[in-house]
Amino acid sequence: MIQKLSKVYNPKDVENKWYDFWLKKRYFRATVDKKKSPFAIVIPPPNVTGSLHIGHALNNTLQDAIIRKKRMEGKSVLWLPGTDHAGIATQNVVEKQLAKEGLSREDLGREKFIERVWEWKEKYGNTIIGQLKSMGCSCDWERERFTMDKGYSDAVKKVFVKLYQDGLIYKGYRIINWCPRCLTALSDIEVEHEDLEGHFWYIKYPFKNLKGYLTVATTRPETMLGDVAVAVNPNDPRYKQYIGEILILPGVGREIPVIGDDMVDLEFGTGAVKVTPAHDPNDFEIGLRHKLPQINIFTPDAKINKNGGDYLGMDRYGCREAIVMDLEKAGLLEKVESHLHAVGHCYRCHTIIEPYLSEQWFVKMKPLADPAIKVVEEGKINFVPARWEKVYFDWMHKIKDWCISRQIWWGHRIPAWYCECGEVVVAIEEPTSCPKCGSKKLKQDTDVLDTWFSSALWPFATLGWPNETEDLKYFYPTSVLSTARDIIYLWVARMNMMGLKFMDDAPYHTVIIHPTVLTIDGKRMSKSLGTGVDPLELIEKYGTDATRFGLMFQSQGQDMRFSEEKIEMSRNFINKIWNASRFILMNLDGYSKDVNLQYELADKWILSKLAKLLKNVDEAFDEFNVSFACKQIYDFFWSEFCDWYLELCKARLYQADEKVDGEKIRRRQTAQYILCFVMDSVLKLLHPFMPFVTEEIWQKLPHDGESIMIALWPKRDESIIDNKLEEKFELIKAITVAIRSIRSTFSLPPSKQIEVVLKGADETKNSILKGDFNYISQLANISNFLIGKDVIRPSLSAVAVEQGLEIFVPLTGLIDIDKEKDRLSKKLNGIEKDLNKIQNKLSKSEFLTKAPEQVVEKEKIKEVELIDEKNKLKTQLEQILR
RNA sequence: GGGCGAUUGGCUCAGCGGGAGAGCGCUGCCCUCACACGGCAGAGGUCACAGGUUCAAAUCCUGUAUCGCCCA
Repeated sequence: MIQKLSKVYNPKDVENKWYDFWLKKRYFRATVDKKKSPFAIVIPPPNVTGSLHIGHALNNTLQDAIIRKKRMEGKSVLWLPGTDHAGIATQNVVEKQLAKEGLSREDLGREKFIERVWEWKEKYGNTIIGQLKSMGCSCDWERERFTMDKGYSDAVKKVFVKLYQDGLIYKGYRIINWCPRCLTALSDIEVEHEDLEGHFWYIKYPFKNLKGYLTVATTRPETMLGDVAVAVNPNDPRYKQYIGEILILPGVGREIPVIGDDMVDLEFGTGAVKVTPAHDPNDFEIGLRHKLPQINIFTPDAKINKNGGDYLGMDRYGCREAIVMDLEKAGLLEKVESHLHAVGHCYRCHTIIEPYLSEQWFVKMKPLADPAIKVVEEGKINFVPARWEKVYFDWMHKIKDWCISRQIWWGHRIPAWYCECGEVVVAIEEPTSCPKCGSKKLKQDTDVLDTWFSSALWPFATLGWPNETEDLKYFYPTSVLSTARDIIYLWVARMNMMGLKFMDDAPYHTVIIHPTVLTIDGKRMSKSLGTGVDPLELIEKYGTDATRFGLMFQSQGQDMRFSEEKIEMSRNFINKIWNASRFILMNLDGYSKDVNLQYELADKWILSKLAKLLKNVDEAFDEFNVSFACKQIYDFFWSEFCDWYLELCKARLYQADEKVDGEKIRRRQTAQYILCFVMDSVLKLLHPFMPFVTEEIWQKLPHDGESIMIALWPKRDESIIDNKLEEKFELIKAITVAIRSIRSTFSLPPSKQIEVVLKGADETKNSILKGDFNYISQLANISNFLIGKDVIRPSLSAVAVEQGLEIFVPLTGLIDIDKEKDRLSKKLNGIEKDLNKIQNKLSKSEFLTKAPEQVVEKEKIKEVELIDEKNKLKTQLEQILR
């Protein structure tokens, strides 16, 4: 039975061993089992280009904890993993690789390039999956999916065609967000706004037929090359008489009209705005209303095109400088002001976005958004924390159509074919001939779909949709989704819409928004700034379990400032668990689970505490408050189980070695049993957080079953909770601490045995203490004690007052009057402060009449106790001073 | 400009209507036969500020300040 454990837990010795064991046993594999209720999570698919960062680590250990707990509760659990093809990001990575060989994707051509991306994916695309495994994630790897899988691609096509047929996808000529570096359109939410210090240039536009000029203010003077009008508010007394006049566009010479439009803000700038329909979304709208031409002045990479006259070929910022200089020379620059404004950047490469006029595919959002709003309103989908609902609603209520076409090669190619006759065919299968003219000359759209279009289908496409698979029928809707707040719009909202549209049901009932991990000084973690923390380094340094537990322990609020100290704390905690187990294993001689148990106070106390813990941990999990679950297990294990119960067991475990004695053996065996029982329970509670060390220890301790991973979650039984009994034990603890405090004050070495005299008027307390004084003796190393109502204070003794009892420790020759005076005065001060507060309360008649009876009663009892303690302390102090 | 969140001991954070808590750090003692990644005993806070509600406010409401995030 005795197994030797090393003095310090070494994670490296065990982690791989158990992960391989679990894989071999196929414990992670989900099964469709109609007798059980399903519980499913689809992993937020990380980019194939990605490597594990601390946000992934937190999110995935969180999911693993939930999944492992549900699995132990006997649910049929599926955690479905996979990766996202991440169109732009992946294409960027492979293009960079090609650039090193001096090649561009155009050099290779579309087909060859895509082959290269697949090669890259096969070679490097599994990095993050491997890292998830090393985090201990219990995903069903046999069901791993990729958004470019054959089956998944079919689902994407099917969705596109269906939405097109339903009139929810259309092609339109619009201003979109264009990344001049990625050379593709982006959706509105893929643009990140950043406040930048810019300028307001006030430019004079001379009238053609009148004297003078109109001054317009702009932040982007270079776009004036595309100006086709100047707009003023028709209600603006300053300008309304100019409506219909013609201006000469400086530098270009084009004649442009002054128009009146309600959209113009009188307060903003000069109240007259230049209108550039091809380069500003508002101007585009104005242009449509007034039937103005659209003059595009940029090439796709944001250089001036032939419409820019003399400025041809300049890049947009070079052109800005040149134009400003020219205006100044011409005396047409009135003034320049500095101006802070939000500038859109590409979320993939951080290049400044260009509003660009082009033909793109769009999804009509309102009809899809409405039902997705409703399910959250009705509580069919709940956000945790709930306030994220509001963020969701805000966006959903003012939703705009979604630009889904991307001018890149890596992704799901849009299933639309164009015939030479002008016919557009949208179909799942490539058409062989044009249904209208019969021509065989059909060309497929060259664009691919936004990656988020395909990931919106993740909860059902991964389960086999459009086929009615067993998985789909059993596991959809899934249960929980856990993700970061910055993809509520990008992903969560769209999954809700697509789930409702194609499955007629919300994809999950709970959306957990985990905190964003920040640096210790509250900054965003960023690879480029070097402020990131690499979870793999943490694992290397502290072990996987400590990293997981530390992350989850501190995962509270909407931001969490990551501190390595918490990981260190977790490692220490794990070491504590390890050593407590080691202690138990060293003392299991004669262990039997069929022992005739005889519980004593400490046993009942720890079982009551454990029962409370089980209840609290279950409740914390129900609210997905894993941090609170961690905290409670930590406190129970360290401050109650180890500090008190385990210490008290020592005497019971050691004494039976002395001689054979039935009573003693029974006490020892009961202790062994409870130690193992509590340890077993705690290991199970901890397993979702720290899977490896719990498995390692559990396998060594007496146990039922082949793995803790599939062991049954401890059943909670609140009938075991006994508050009265806990109070008794608290009395023992309080007296113990008071005696230890005296020991500490007078520097009595732990090895020195002392005598204690207890004087208490309460016979109930006295008898509790008499009954279990051996506990106190053990913990405070006491040789003799005397207890009673009328005992006499030994001369030259230190004193403490606790719970109405006077504690005397004889200290012949050792007593230091000053120290003793200080200690007692301090205690007396505290008591007097508390007493004042309470008496203040009790003196108010409103309190006595309006506060609940129990509250008043409690205060009254407390008052009596405090007065008693105060008097005793006072008397003792006077005696010392005498 | 609109919205959300944070503000509690030196640091990081719990607590969210009835006696201010944890981890780390700090002080003193202890290598006591599970653990120094440890044990025991301590020090340390007018819970950002100003009003209000309440018998009672760190906790609820209003406002202010500072910091952070999101949307326009």
